Amino acid sequence: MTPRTRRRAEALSRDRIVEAAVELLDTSGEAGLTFRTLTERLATGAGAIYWHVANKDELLAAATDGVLATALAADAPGPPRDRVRAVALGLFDAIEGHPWLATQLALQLSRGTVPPRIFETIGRQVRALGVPQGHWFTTTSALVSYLLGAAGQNATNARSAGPHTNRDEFLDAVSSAWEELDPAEYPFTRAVAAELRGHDDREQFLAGVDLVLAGITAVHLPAGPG
Amino acid sequence: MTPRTRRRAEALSRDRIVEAAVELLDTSGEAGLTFRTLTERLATGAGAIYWHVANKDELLAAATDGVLATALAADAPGPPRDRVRAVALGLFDAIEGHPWLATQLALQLSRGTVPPRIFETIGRQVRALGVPQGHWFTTTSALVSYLLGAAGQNATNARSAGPHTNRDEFLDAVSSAWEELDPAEYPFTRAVAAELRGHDDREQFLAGVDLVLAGITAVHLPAGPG
DNA sequence: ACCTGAACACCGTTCAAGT
DNA sequence: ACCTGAACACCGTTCAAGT
Repeated sequence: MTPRTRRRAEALSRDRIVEAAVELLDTSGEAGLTFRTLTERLATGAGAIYWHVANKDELLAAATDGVLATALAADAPGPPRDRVRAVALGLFDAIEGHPWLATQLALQLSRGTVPPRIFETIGRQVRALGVPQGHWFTTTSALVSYLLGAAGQNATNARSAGPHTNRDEFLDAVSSAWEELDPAEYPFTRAVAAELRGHDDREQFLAGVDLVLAGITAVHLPAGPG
Repeated sequence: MTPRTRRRAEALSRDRIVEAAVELLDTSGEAGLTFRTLTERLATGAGAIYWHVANKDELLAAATDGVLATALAADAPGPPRDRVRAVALGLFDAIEGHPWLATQLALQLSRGTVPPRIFETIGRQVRALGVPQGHWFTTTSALVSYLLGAAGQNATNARSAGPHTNRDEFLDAVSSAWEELDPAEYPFTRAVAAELRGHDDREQFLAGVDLVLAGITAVHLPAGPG
């Protein structure tokens, strides 16, 4: 009943810690999340955080999983291919809103850990497509690999983009840089530099999804569309 | 002419710094490379290293590029599909020999930077396959996204594997963990857990490459095999 | 059981000073 | 031009002490 700040009144909990971590990551980037800033934000000591969370890696994993959970929750009905595209776009948008997510997903991938939520969500659609059970694992892995790899590549987007984006300037710069590469070493990259200008990341991302889906159809569904 | 240690006799150079960084990463992992250990190894001060290299990020990028250069150098002749597979295996083996490479590639990806060597090498094969020029960029990006995503996933391998690997134990453990997941939340992952036991990462990696190649063929080469 | 906050053992990076 | 190495401003994590 004594007047206090609202912040101090809420009890410390794992959820509240993860929530605060996500806010800090969103607001000030990966460098903005330290035990110092988190401690300050939650008005506690470092030890209090370590009581609820093993270490920073676990905290980052929890933050990633939390954001992913809400991003993948919108599981619209429809044919499997459309649902795969929906997951892909969910991922794309989540990274746009939380640029640090790309790095985190990449780091988890490079440790051999695919976020289970993504694997499960995609896997169900692979099954629904009619891929034979013996190829479920391989097929799902391939699709997830593409999704996470491509999602990572689109992270720059999210970082360089303000509300209405100066994305075009960025693409111009990359394009120009590519055009100045050594013709002897990078002929292909130079040839493709012009294509880069004004392309739509979202479209390209989906085009890649469709490419992998077409491959799955060709290799595992010879009878026709599932 | 005065007797000295061999190490001290060589002049410090960017190349020698990068070489030492790669050695440290190989020997003691990502945590093993610090400016302290590097300084000790090269018998200099920190400032000397900063004279040749802007910062740690640049050093890691240079180490990545160096290892990649030798890994992609074995550019065997043959039909484009085989050469794509060769690049894929080159990447796979490089990560096996340098586990830190997976993390580094993933980090670069999540910053929107595809290592130019990989993009160029794959792009040439995409062109050779007969993909129409308007789709070169998108197609190459998709293939590279898969390669780097999947390569990342296979990093655990390299880390947990001794000379003859206790890989099977590791797969057993993951498989068992998956089988204990909540059936309501992870039915697919549970169903696929058994498939995991005893599977071959290398084979799976290549199967994914073939999946994407099949997709490229289906979408962009309707006339037949390039 | 949960929280405090000072202390510890590190980091990457800088910079005045040397040669 | 290149190198030295102490100093700076940070980290993540621990832990004795409190409630």
